[in-house]
Amino acid sequence: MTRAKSESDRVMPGPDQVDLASHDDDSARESPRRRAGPQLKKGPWTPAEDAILEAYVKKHGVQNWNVVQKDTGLLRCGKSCRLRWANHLRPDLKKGTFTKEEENLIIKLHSKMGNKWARMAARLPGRTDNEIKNYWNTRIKKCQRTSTPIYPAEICLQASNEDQHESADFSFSEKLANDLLHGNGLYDPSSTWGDFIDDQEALSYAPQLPDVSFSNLPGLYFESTNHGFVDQVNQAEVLKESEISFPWLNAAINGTFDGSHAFSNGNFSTSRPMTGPWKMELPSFQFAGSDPNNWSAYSRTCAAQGANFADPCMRSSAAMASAKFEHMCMIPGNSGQLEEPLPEAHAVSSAENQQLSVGSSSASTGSPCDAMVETSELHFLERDPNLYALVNSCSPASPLCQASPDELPCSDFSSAASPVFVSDEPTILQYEKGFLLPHPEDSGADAFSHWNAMPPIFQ
DNA sequence: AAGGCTGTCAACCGCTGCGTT
DNA sequence: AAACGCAGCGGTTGACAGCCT
Repeated sequence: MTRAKSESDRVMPGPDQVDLASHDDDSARESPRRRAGPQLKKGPWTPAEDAILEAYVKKHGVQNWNVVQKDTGLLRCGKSCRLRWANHLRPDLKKGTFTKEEENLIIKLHSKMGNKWARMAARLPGRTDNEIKNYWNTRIKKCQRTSTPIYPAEICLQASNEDQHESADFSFSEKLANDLLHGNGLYDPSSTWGDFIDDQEALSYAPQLPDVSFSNLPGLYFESTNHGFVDQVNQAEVLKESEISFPWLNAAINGTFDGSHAFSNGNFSTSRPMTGPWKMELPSFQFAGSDPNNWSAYSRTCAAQGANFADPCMRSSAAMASAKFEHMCMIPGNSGQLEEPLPEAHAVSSAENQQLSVGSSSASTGSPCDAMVETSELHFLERDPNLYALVNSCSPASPLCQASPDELPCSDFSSAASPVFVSDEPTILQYEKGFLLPHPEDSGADAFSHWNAMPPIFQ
């Protein structure tokens, strides 16, 4: 899209829009002397400002951006100057829309790196992290709306294959690990789990997880993924799949890992450092925006069919299970960003909670998930309001919750196909209990003992 | 024509890491 | 060791243009 009006033509902020620099976090740390300096301008840059900055940088180079601001008299903080230069005035910038090759590269890089825009930009000469970020966010929205895969199969496969040969410090397999933690469902449908297992690097992350509290790990994964297995498919088959795909998972359930990577006290203990950046980001709702039409093919019994917001956990797992891992890449909505879907999920959750007089004993909040959280050992949820909101936002249709299937907004829901939905079953409690992982502080000998209460599928 | 929606872009904000003092 | 200053990163927001109803 061409913009008829260039940025420099935009109306500059009026005097009332000129903000004090003290609002800036950098400025807030500045010395009192500098804080007393001139008011700094915000908003779009004018051509005159651009010219001043450009001339200065060409003459002096890029050194201290705060000095630039001082020396040129620009009413812009150094941070703003740096951004303007890096994103607009740099001579090596490539303008215009991304080429198809660049788009493919971005997709591939994102499959490997996640939201590492700066690193991706380093692989795209003339492109800025901001451009790539904007492109990706737009793509996310588009894919969500059109129910198209964020990661086209061939690109995923390509990335996966290249991963064996590259020395990228944040490989596709690591991204995969990351996304497992996030509950993402973005994996290559053509490259099945078998492919990943065949890949010497694929899934190698499993025992190589950093010393992140293990209590955070499978919980997130199970929450987002494994619930629906029980609902949708032959459990033995699923178990078989999970054994194949997640040797570490089974080892975890058994309390041991093969090789030198034992876990104890609720933590993975790694024998070699995690390569590349690893951040325990919040899990994403990967499926919130997906098209029900896509899922209906796989999950006729999905309790969430017909709901505006279907439990992403359930939908993801249902599809994964039903498609037998053959469709794990085709998940629109994988933005790696929690923020976008979360409010929606939360809002819908609230709305549905009001609709449902679930047989939950959650007297305080009415949310079945609340009861779970309140009575759980899931301390990390309590500590993390976002994660709490995430779990709490689970639709009552989620097996996480204790809603009766009869009360679910699904006409063709089959309770028989989903034993965990039987709210009165003691197994629900066990399920939750087994589901909830011990807090690191509860890392006694029996810290994982209630894993034995896992559903049969995990035993 | 008007209003809503979506896409695009630029800029800001908050935070982190690292080097220096 | 702690405080400080800076660069950089990723997330978010707001403005604007174009399209659609």
